[in-house]
Amino acid sequence: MDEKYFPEKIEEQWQQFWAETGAFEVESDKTRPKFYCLEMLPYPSGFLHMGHVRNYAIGDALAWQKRLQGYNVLHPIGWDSFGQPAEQAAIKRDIQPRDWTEENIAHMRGQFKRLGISFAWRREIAAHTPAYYKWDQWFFLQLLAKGLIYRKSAAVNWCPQEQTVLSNEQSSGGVCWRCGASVEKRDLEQWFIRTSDYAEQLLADMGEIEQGWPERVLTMQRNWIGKSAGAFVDFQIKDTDERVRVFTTRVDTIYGANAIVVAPDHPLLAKLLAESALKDDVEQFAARVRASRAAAGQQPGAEEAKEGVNTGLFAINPFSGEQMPVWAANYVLTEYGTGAVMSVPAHDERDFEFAQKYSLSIRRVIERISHEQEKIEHDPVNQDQSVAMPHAFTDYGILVNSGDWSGKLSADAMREMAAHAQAQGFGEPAVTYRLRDWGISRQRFWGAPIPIIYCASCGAVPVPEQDLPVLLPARAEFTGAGQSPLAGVAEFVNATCPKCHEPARRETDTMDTFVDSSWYFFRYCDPRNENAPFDKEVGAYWTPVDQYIGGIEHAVMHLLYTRCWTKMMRDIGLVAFNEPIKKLLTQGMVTNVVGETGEWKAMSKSAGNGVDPDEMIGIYGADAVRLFIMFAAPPDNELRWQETGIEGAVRFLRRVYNAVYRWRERLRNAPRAVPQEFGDSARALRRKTHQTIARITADFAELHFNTSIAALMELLNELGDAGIAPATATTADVFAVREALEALVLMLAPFTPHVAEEMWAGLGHEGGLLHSGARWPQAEQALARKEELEIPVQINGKLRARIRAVPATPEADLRAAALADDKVRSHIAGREIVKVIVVPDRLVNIVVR
RNA sequence: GCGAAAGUGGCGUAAUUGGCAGCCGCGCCAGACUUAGGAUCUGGUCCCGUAAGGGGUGGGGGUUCGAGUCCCCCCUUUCGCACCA
Repeated sequence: MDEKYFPEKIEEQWQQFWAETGAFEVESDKTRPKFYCLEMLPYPSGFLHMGHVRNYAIGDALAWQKRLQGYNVLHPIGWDSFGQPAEQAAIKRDIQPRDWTEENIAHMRGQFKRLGISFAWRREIAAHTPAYYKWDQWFFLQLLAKGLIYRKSAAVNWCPQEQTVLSNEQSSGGVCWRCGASVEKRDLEQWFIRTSDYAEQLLADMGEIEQGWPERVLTMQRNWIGKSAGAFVDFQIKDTDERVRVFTTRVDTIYGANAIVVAPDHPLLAKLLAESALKDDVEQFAARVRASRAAAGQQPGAEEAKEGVNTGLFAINPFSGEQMPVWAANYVLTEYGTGAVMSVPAHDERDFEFAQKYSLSIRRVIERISHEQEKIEHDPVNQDQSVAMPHAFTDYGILVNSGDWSGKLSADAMREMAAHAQAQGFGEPAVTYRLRDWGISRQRFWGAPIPIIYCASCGAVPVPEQDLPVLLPARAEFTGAGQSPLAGVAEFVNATCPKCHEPARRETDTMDTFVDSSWYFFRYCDPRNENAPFDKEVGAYWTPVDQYIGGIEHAVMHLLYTRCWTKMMRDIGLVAFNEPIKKLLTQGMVTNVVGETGEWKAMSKSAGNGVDPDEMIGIYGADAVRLFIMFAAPPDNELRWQETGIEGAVRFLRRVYNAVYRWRERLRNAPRAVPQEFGDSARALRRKTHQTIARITADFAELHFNTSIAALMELLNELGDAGIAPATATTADVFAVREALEALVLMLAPFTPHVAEEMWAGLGHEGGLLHSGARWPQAEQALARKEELEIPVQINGKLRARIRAVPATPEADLRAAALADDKVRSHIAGREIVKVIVVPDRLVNIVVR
């Protein structure tokens, strides 16, 4: 330990020590309790920005604390699994995959090292992307055999910029999740995973994780899954054998239906209008709607005016036998429900708007009733049936004008009418979801190739397991022609059918990289396994993940996929639980002002408001940067980057370091036995020490790192205020000081591991924090307890005095002491005491009149 | 429009969950040591007031002995969803 604090020197020295001693390698001892901590992969584009630093600093703090608490900690890094190998980067075109050049990877390794993040380095994962692809492909085959993967032709989301298909989740809001381009629809034959089969479980199992996940994320997932209960009803098309199926949540309003409205591209139209004079009208309308959607660029908030066209067809209401026109309209969505609705203008705002525009009839079929009195309320305003009644009284209506169903309560009618439809064979009760199957085919030149061979006579044949992995070719040209770049590589495409051994074509699409990320952290438990994605027992020890940390941006992509994937792994017998992640922390963005605009935006290369962590580390040291980033705000808050604050972190570290340096000679030979007697200031210091330990231990469990650091600062201030000096300290004083300093250093280690190691050595310990028997300090309640309390005394709720009392003073004594206080007496003189409230150890409130 | 969360000093934040509002830090002010200070140390710093005292957690009402915290109405901000039938 030097007289002065030199961060660069200290940090370099301990980083080397950790590397040499393998300090963070994962132990094989499976009898110890485990802690699996993981950060979401950083999407590196060759450099880490402050958002990443925050992400990893949080994870490292937890990992350090758990190590000191005796846990077997897995805190891996293996980012290479997410991207494509470096040589692929060399052929990149205007569309950038991750910048996986050797140079960038080396740079990132350097950044992690300079930050001193305590990963278990999983080089074997990093180096073997092909091995990882093998297991992606293995999963593909397993799920295919289970019927959980299938191929179909469908209108899929297409990013014109990146020339690839995207899943619904990746094109949320109509824009590509990576490049922000507006997506288009294309009809393509693609591979899908049956995520919608798991919709109900994905909802139900939220109960298992709601304690550990932010409510916000669960809400977003719930909305995305979009469960909605109601009924299907089939309407016969007049003079044909065709039926059109609608979905409704309000089957009780069916007698109010005045039309069937279908999406402009509803398949029924093409089928039934072939001969019709109106065919062209409808087709033109459909084309216009498509064009206006594309032009609008899916701008959020841009709700189009309702527009439709009469198809000339008629549908028959299976309940009433009534005929009604069939319209095509732009407000009915192909992708939700059945793409067709029954229009009930009296009880639905959208249908009302539409009916008004095209002068369709409006009929009320629900009367408002008073919920309490259960009787019909005649509301004169709404007697006029041409006035729309918004469908606001979901359960509290009573049916009118509804044939035999009139007089029933809505809630009963909904249930009974759906059952009736089912019994009569023209419908059924139904639950629909917005969540749809996950399309995983991508036309990219990275990601695991889909292990399928197309044979003219045998069809789509899975690649036999022993032939895995199917590897990407070394080079592929990005053609921009809307095909996978792999399609142009003859030696890749040309294959032999595994069944009939005739020449065949290989599938040229690759899997969405979200497939990798759905299970990568399972592989980290057992990265060298050559017989399975991971060993079941090893997986059972390490997973589920105890703490996952990352940004909110994956709330409905990665985090939904990985939950679903885990359920599929359960169903093929790999894991025995439902949920892969026990606790999730969505850390806030690190923002910075963009140029002159005064706008706070996430730091990024493109916005030009990034702060280079390397530069900060160069000026202040990694410890100070990490300490500041953890101290400045709670982890889930947005963190507005203001550099001035770092100085405070440096000052604090210097003060701790100086304190250890000042005391280190005196501590060297001092006895470790607990002295019999302590002076006042030593007792006060010990009290603060143990209070601090208790507080920080609790804060860590809640991830309140900012308050933990504030508490450490308080403890250091207390040490300064205690008035104990090395030259004059008694043996007992020295004991108390050592206790305080050791606690301080140990609890600082999760935030500032380098200087903590240095100070731990300065306190006379050899071998580093993890190998010198260091343990997270234990709070002793008896020592933390105050000897004397200051009890506030209020009069009519206003603070008037304070009295001193020992803890656990009986109520009567507190009351007497309060009433005897001079200040209190002068305030209550001549007034009547109505009541005295005494909260033991807390407060006295005297109510006077 | 619908849904969720949040509004506390000049700033980032804290408050044992209904009990002394503002911990800790930044910034600022004053002082000490200095040839010097963008170093360090000490003290101060919610507002009004010389003081006694009074006011104060977006605004208004309520419950309570007591409200930043609970309830109702409004305002603002952020986030999510957005014709979901």
